[in-house]
Amino acid sequence: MITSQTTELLRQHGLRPTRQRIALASLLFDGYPRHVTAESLKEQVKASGIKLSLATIYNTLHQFTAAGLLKEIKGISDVTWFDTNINSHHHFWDTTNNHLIDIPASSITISNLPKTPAGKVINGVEVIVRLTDG
Amino acid sequence: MITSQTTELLRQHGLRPTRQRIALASLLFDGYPRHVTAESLKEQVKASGIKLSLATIYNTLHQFTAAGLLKEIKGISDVTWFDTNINSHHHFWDTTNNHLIDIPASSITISNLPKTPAGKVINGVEVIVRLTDG
DNA sequence: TTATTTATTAAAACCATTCTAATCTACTTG
DNA sequence: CAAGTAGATTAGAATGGTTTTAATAAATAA
Repeated sequence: MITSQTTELLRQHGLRPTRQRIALASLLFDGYPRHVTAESLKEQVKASGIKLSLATIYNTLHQFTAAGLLKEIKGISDVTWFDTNINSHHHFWDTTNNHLIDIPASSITISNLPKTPAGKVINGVEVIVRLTDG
Repeated sequence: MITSQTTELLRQHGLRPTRQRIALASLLFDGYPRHVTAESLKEQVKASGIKLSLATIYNTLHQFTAAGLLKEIKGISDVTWFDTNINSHHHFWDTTNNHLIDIPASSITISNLPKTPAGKVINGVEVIVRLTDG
């Protein structure tokens, strides 16, 4: 993704287009689905010769999530993942390689749930299918 | 649960019936389903006048899990939960009160999953239904 | 440009959990 | 029962992912 498009994307989401955000958005939003952690993204950033702090990576991942550009996934391998696929969907978790694979929301049916407690409302459903070798 | 029964339960699972394990098992395995964290269990222990270290609570929760007496649940509120319901099932997570409610496994149907990658096998499915007020 | 707001950063703090290594307890064997 | 030993408990230190701090820098507004 070229810089001018990335700049525009950031502005559309109310984020100042700083050098760091442009670099991260360029890596993340290239049209392919990506699952990253703060650490994995730090590696990619380093590999592409850009220098920016881990704190900025955390800040930016959270800002992108708040802006609706990323989805946060917890409960996988003790670290927080961020997913460029912001549609409702689920995940295979390959526990051997610590790698995620998307599962479309349509693959999972919730049939006869117990009634939700009074005054409560369903806010989201997260399904993780663990995979091991064998 | 009386001490002699708890002692027997521990022995049956290959665990030495120490004072600490008997105390924790008595609290946990009274026939009612329980969802605890290390901290919440520490509070219960304290409230019942027993004194034992947090390290022992962690050790014991993991030993009970390895012995098949508890199930470990991750991905809920940044801490690890332990569930006395060891059958396959899922959870409502009330994010306001940080409280769990069981959902029977039969309430959720997995219909047309993408094919699992070659050489991999499904090891477990974890579903968390987030609840908020409103 | 100058002022103002917002972002970045290195380093320290945080916090759930695990580790260490010293002490203690349950069980085994004589 | 006594003594030995394998296993358990503990306080406190360490770990590791993440957040905070507070000082500097960059983006925008006037």
